[in-house]
Amino acid sequence: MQLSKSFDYAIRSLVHLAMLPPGKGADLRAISISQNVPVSYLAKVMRHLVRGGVVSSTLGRDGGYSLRKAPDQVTLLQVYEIMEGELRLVECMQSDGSCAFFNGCTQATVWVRLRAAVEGIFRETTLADLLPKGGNGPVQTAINKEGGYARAGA
Amino acid sequence: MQLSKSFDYAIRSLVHLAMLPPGKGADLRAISISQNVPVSYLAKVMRHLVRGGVVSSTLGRDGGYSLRKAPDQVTLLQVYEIMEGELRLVECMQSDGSCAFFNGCTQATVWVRLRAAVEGIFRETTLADLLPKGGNGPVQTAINKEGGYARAGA
DNA sequence: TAAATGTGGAGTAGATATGTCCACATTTAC
DNA sequence: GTAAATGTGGACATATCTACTCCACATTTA
Repeated sequence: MQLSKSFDYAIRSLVHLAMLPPGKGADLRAISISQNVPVSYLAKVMRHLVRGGVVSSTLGRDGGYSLRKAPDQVTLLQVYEIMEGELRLVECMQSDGSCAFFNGCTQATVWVRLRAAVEGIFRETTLADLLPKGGNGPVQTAINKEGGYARAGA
Repeated sequence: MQLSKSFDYAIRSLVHLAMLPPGKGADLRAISISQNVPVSYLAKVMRHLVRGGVVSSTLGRDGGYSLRKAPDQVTLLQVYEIMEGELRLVECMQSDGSCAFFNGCTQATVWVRLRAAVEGIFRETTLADLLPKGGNGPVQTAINKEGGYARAGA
């Protein structure tokens, strides 16, 4: 029961974009460096986010990505569903009837409670909640593999 | 973000044992049939539960498994930890410092909330909560692959 | 002593997650 | 107009995990 790196990368990237001055964007390489994610893999993640409608991309020189919505209009549930599809905690809770058990399945109530709890948190949490406190400070930094600091947009 | 079948199988098997008359047990084959789980795989699951201390096993003819605790003394959290180890939702929340980010990781608060919610539900829910209502009724049944009914202990 | 059980661990097939690569279309700077 | 900088699309590769199988063996009881 673990969240995927893709989902984690997606959120980090979106937060990165949300911290930029309004109207500004960032390109793949900048996001990749600041979030310590392989460029080629991040490209795939960003494509999901573009298709999912939360990010817009511009081609060509000086192109890149920017948020299409205000940070408080993007919930983690949206991001989850873009990256992973419908939130489902057990295979047998699918609608395709793959569960061999009767309505009397005793576990169902727990799975439902669990799903509701997770979905609730995802639905309540927006990118705005993930922005570092204290206003638009400097872009979040990560320690790169050499032990130094990587700056976004370097 | 999905729970494993092992966990699901473990719970079903424990509930099966919990529904038997006190002092009675069930053998692999009986559990396997009633829960529609491959015997050889279930054997592995049960070994986990035995080592985890929630189930006792007896060898030899007429051997089998039985619960070591009252159903309301076995929480889903215990079962989860026996089957899957420590509850962790993201790799980077490990204690081994594999996360490359500073304390300022903005997502950490969400992961903590999420973990707390899941853990809370698992901790509050015991096998007793999963027993079918209406007392010790007949053992839970499943539809087997032939479309008929499988009875526990058949 | 034979049959019925659980034990232990190696092995396997398939799925999924993660990551790489390259040819290509688009845009902008010069 | 051309070259460089970007994102796009998809095939490919790799690693890890899940679910499951199999078999030799120890133990117990009829």
